[in-house]
Amino acid sequence: MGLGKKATLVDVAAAAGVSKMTASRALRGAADVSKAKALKVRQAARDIGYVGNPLAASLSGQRSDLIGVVVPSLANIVFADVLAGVADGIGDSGKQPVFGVTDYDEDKEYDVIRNMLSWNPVGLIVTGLDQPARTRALLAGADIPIVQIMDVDGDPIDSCVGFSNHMAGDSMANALVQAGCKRFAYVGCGLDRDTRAWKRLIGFEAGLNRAGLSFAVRRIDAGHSTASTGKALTALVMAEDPDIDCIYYSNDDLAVGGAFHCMANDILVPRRVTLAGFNGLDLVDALPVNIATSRTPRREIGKTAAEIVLNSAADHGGPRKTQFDCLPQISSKT
Amino acid sequence: MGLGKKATLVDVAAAAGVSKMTASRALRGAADVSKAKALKVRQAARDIGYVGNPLAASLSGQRSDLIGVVVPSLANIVFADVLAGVADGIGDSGKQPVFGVTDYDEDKEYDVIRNMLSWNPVGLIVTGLDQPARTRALLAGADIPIVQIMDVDGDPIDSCVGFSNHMAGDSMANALVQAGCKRFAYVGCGLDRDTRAWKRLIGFEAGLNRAGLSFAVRRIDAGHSTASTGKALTALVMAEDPDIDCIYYSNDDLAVGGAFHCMANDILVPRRVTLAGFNGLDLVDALPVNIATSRTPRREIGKTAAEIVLNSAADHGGPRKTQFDCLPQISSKT
DNA sequence: TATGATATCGGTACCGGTATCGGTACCAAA
DNA sequence: TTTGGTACCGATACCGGTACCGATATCATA
Repeated sequence: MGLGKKATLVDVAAAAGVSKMTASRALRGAADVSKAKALKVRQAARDIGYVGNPLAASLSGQRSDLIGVVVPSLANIVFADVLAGVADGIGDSGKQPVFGVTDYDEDKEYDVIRNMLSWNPVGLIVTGLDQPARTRALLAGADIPIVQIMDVDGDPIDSCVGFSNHMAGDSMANALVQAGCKRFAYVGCGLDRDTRAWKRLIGFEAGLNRAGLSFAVRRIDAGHSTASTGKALTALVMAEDPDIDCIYYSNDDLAVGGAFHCMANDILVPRRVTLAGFNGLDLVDALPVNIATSRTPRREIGKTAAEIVLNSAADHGGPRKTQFDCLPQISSKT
Repeated sequence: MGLGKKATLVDVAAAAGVSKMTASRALRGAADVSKAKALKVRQAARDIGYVGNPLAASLSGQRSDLIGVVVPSLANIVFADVLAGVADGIGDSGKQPVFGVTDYDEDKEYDVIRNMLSWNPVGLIVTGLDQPARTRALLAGADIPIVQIMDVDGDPIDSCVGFSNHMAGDSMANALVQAGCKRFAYVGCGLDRDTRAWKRLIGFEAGLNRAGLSFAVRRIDAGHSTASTGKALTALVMAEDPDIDCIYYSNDDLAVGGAFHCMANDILVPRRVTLAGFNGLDLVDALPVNIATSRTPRREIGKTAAEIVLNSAADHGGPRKTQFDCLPQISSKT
C-alpha cells in the first residue's frame, strides 16, 4: 500500500539543489527567486511527484485556501445551484470550497461554523441573515470575510448578497391580485426553521392586506417540502374551503405537488385555481400546467458571494451588499 | 475583530497547572491520566473556551477526523440522499464528512481525490467503480479505507457498497415485457460520463434480447437530465416512431418530463405508453400518472459506506462488499 | 577602490498539536 | 530494606510547511 513516505519539500529542495525555503518560495510563485532556480525547483517537484501538504501550509501560514459554504440542506436543488455558483465564482483561483449542512438546525449550524473556522478558511459563505446571537458573535469574531446569502431583509454581519424575500412575497401577492385572484390560501412547510420562507409569507400578507384581502386558509405544516406533502396539503386545503381560487406555497416543490393534485382531480389550473410557488425550478417549466413562481438568482448569488470573498483580500473597502431582483412569473388566468 | 489570539493547548495546560502533554491526553480522553487532573484540564478548557486546532492535530498525528465523500453531482437529489446517509452513518463518532463534486469529469475527479487525500482523511467514499487507471492507483496507494459506492458491477479497489445497475436494467426490462410492452424506446442523457446509467442500458437490452426484443428507437442526448429535456426528447421519440408503447429513461428526472409530455398531449400513461425511469424519486410517487421506476437504496448506501470506513479501523478484516437489491416498481397497464 | 543598493538565497524559529520515552511516586512482594 | 511493577506525568523531538531576518553576490555609483 503506502509505498514509502510521500515526498516533502526538503526532497524537492534536495533534488533541485536549493534550500527548503527557496523551494517553498519557488513553488508558491513568490518573487525573490531567480528564474533559473524557480524553473529547476518546479521541474524537480514534477519529477518526484511532489504534492504539498496543505495541513502544514495552513498551520504555518495562518491561512488555508479553503472557502467555507454553509447551507441548510442539500435536499433542495436550490442550494445545489448555489454551490455550483460558488464553484463558478471561485474559478481557477486555487481556492477550494468546503460545504457544511445544517439541516435548518441552529445548534448544528453553530457547530458547523465553529468547525469550519478552525480550519482557518479565507472566508465563509453562510445562508441566511438571522443567525442567533452566539453564532453571529462567532462569525463576527473571526476576522475573515463573511458573506451571508439568500436574504437581504435584515442586518448583515459583514457582506451579504441575495434578494428580499419580503418583497418577493409582496410582489407575488400583487401579481396574483392583478391576475384576478380573490380567495387565497397558504400552504407552507418548516416555517419555524426557514425564516426566509416566513419572510415571504409576511410579505405576501402585506401585499394582500394592501388590496384589502387576507388568507381564507393558512396551512402551515411541519413536514418536508416535497411534492407528496404539497399534494396532500393541497387536498386538505381545498376540502376545507372549496372556493379557494389561489394557493401560495412556500416553495415550488409544494406547488408542484399542488399541481399534481389538481391534475389528478381535473381541476383546471390556472383557470379554476391559480398556484404559486417560489424558486423557479426547471421542473415548473416542464409542467403541463402553468403555475406561478419567482425565479431566484441562486447561481448568481453563489458566484457573487465567492467573488466577494476572493476580492475582499484585495479591496479592503469594507462590507459589500448586493441585492438581486426576484420578480413573479405568472401567466394570466385565461 | 480578532480579539487577541485564540487559546491553545499550552494555555489550557497552564490554567490547569499541568504540562501541555497531559492536557493533550486529558482532552483526548486517553488513558494514563488521573481522574483528578483530567477533570481539572477539561474544566480549564471549558473556562477559557479552548477549541483545539485540527490542523495541528492532523499534521502531527498523521490522521485527521475527516471522511471524504466524492460524488459526481449535486444537481441530482440522489446524491444529496447519499450524503445524508453518510452523515447518518457517521453519527456522533466525532468524524466529519467533507464533500467533493466531480461534475462527471475524470480530470476533476482525479484532482478532487488528490486534494482530499492531502488532508489525510480517515477514509474516502467515492462514487462509482470505473475510475481510470491513474485515479485507481492514487486511491490504492493511499493506505486508508476506500469505499466505492452506487455500483457493484466491476472490480472494487477496496470495499464497495451499492447495487447492480446491470441487473436493475435487466429486471426492469423483464418486468416491462411481462406487463405487455412490445415496442421499446430508450431516452438517456450524459451516458458518456455516467457509466452506471450506461450499465443499466446494457442490462436492459440484455433483458429485451432474452425476450427476442430490442429497442425501436434509442435517443442518447448530451444535455442534462432534467424534466425539460425529458419532455423534449420524449416528444422527439414519439414523433419518430408513433407506435412506441414503452420508453425507458436513464433516470426519473427524464421520465417525469416524459410524463409531462404525455399529460400535455392527452397520451394515456401507462395504458397507451408505459414510462420507466430509475431512482424512485419522491416526485414519482406524487405524479398523477403511474410510471415505473426502481427505488435505489441511496441513503442506506451512504450509511453503510460510512460505517465501513468507521469500522475498518477496528476490524482489519480486509475489504467488504455490500450489495443491495434494486427491483422494479411497476403498475400494470390496466 | 570603497560604498551602498538590489536581487537572491539560507538559517532558524516557530505554527499547535502528538508520539516517544524516560523519569517519579507509590505500593506490594521478597 | 530492597526490588519490581504499575500508574502517571513531562521534556523533547518531530509533522511539513512559512515568516522573518540576516547573509552573500553582483553591480552601479562616488
